[in-house]
Amino acid sequence: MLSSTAKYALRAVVYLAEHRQDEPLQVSVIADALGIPRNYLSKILHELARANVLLSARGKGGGFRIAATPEQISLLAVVEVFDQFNGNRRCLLGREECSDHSPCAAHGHWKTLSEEISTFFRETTVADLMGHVG
Amino acid sequence: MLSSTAKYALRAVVYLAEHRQDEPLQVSVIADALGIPRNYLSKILHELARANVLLSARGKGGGFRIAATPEQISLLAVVEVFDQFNGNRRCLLGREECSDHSPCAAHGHWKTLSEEISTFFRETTVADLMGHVG
DNA sequence: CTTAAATATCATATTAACATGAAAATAACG
DNA sequence: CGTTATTTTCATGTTAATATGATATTTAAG
Repeated sequence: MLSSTAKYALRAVVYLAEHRQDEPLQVSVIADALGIPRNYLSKILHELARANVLLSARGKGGGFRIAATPEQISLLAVVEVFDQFNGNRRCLLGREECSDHSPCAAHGHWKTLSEEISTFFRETTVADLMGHVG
Repeated sequence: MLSSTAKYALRAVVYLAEHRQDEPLQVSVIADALGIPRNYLSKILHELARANVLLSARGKGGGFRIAATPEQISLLAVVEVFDQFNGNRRCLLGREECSDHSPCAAHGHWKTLSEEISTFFRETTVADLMGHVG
């Protein structure tokens, strides 16, 4: 369902959300706590900062913080930085012909389901994952 | 959602289902019709035959046929040959702790959704995709 | 100004998915 | 038996995701 990069990102964001927000957390701390390769996580967190999901501070005393409250950060906001969640859900097989105006028997059911998946990621927030991901 | 290998497999099985079953169809024919790399499709069809989704016949006049009626072949039967549809849907993040007995706030909703996805692949058949995949 | 602690960046390695090409095995049929 | 059409198998190539390692840049603080 999610790439391992997106899972790393989600787990790191939840981990950040579970800590006091008045001081930033360092990549090494998060990487050690979650068992994620340090430099790889570094790049991931940097991308999340560029996407305004996190705030980064360089230099001594620096690190990462979440850029909003856990309730305000949807899973989609985190995941879409890494995984394409675009319209390729139109058809299960990714084909143009199997569109809404010429649906196969499975099309309607699949469309409903894929919309539910989208809704889940759009409406579930980081706060909903807190407490059980560390 | 599906690997491109699994999509190739599904499209090929649907294509086979749409043709007369009394004579086998050759890899080249299917590959040309669907724009799938020939030798790659060859390997895919071979694996489907080993999984008893297709029947294969070597030599002159050989090729592939579906091993049951389109109504009897679930999408799961085709897809599970290539993509792992196992219990990693338990938790969105693939973690053990986030299990049923100690759920996070998102767990119940995610579980429902992932069960719906499983049901879709288990109960939708090749017959439901016919007519719009060629 | 210097040092230490941190992120940012770049180059490279590893792995798995996807793909290609060629040779071997099989089967039908004259 | 020999030819031809086919799957099967094996060896290799390509690409993207994942990961590692080294260096540059930034900042706080003494």
